[in-house]
Amino acid sequence: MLDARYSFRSHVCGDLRSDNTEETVTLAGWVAKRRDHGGLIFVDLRDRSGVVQCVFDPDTSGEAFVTAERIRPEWVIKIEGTVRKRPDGTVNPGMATGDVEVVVVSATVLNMSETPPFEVEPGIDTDETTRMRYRYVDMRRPEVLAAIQLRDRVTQRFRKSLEHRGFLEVETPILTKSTPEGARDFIVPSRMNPGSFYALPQSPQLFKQLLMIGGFDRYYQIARCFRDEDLRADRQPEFTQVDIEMSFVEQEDVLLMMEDVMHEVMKEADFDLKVPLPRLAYSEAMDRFGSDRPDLRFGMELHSLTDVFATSEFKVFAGAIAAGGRVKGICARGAGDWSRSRIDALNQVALDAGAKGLAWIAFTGDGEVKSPIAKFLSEGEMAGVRETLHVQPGDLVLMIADAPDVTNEVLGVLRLRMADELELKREGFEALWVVDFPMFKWDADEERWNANHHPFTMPFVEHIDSLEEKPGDALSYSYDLVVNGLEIGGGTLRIHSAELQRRALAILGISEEEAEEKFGFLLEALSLGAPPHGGIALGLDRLVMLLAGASSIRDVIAFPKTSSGADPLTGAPDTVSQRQLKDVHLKVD
RNA sequence: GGGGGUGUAGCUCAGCUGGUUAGAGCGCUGGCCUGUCAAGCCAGAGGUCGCGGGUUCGAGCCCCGUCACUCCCGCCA
Repeated sequence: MLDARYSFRSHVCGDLRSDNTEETVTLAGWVAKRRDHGGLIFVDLRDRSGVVQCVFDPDTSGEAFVTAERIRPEWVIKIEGTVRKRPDGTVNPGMATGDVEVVVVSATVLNMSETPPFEVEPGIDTDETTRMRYRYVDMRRPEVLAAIQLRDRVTQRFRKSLEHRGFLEVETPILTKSTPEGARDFIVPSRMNPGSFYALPQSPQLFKQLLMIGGFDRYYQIARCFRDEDLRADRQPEFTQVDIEMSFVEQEDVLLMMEDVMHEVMKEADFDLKVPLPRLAYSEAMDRFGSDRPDLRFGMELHSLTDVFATSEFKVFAGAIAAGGRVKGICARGAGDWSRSRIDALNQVALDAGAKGLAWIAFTGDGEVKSPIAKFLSEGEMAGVRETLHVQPGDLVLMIADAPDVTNEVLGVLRLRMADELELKREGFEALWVVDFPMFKWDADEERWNANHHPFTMPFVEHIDSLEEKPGDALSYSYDLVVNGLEIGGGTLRIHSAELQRRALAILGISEEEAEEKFGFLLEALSLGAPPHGGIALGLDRLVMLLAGASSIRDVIAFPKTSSGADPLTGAPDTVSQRQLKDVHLKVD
């Protein structure tokens, strides 16, 4: 809480209540509003704590009144006056300080202000670029202040919760080494080492392993991370992770610790997170929800219809099944009477998501069945669909027949789309763990295996022997924390054996030389007494965005960047002088 | 890299089928006003219609290009 200590104020604006009646106060802040009645002037004075009405009456102080006639919105002023209860009939119940007002005895202009580029008040709809360019004005508005304050509370709660559990906060380097794979690095030229570059960390990844090897046992950091990739509503080139790592743990230890901490953190948003959270294997998440970050605020799960259509005469389904594919469907309750054009729009969604087409059956509220494919389906098949998907009149069945992963992913997209259209998402937060991710995934374009989480993930013990033989079958100790369909965090148990780490890198197609060059320091460290360890990293911006109900992480970052990575306030990025380039041995076209 | 949307006064927007001097609300400036809190009333100022080119007798509106913002796909181990 803001208070008046260590300042020339006696109180802060938002704290004044009827208890303060008769007190002489000194306040300072910004002029939020000025209502000039000619012979009486009201000024709403604002600081971080809130707003209080100040009354300038020439009968009290002619000098102050003259000052009040000059002042304008966003001027910075100091006032001295007396708190009094507002006269009968003038109380403002919409204001925290609405029972009282300050009768001003003297007023000082601390600084004038140009007319602000937009009005400083709640609910404005000003273009974001303008708000960013004048972010220091924008942040005087209550929504921005509230978001940043929530972020502060969440951050502090993480610190407290983790400190109470024995975690040490340790800072890791910002100027570090580029590593292959992952996102594009931001790079920084080295003046003292011509032609060499630092990279900004994509996450503290390797350092947290080194801290475990160093015996710190439990580490955390509110860590800034940098990734030079295209932006999104939930992605900025620099963002913040709550990075956590623990020694001598199994996966379950990390999950339980995180659940306890998250329970405490979510309280800052007045939410009682029920723990333990549900756990869903990656394969089950894909099978039931068509997503590795399922939104559990609504049902509409995917169901297999492969058995129903196993002997179908309908060539599209039969062909897909014969080719090793699956037929699956979802049942959208209450969309059975949708217009043809509205359903056709869904077909386009399916095509965009990678399907060859969308099969649908509309069961109207009147008991009719409408479907372009009905004539190809037997009575038994139709009955199978009704039974499997628990169809009722008024439902719309959407079906996809394709390779198993395509079928799941497309239906996953349709499921989300229908939930939005039908407004099915429940209020509140629905969190879960998605666990047991495959160790590797096949990159068809580059014809090689990629790490699913990262190259340091520990495979299941029972899959270690067959790692090279069947990389695609190996599962790993990895887990994502998913809230409302957003990936809030993810982590893994780490490989702590140099030998196993070499094998994992080899499967990823990283040569021994490259492994030595890029990760030699890690391999060396792993050979010098590395304890079993694992951890997790949470996306702080995304979490706060979620808790704040914001639609972009820009809303919870004090000075965000535009979608081209620019900062309209400072003008970054910008050119530098020839001298600066020369110093770092760079030439620019 | 690709697709969609937006760009007109300080802010938010309207501007019809291409037609005379581009409008509104808020804000701003000045005046009046002693109980307002979205104060009220009166008057006023304020425009490179993102930018460049083209079509046309005539372009805010049509065409081409370009820039910025924004959403999505790719990308983000």
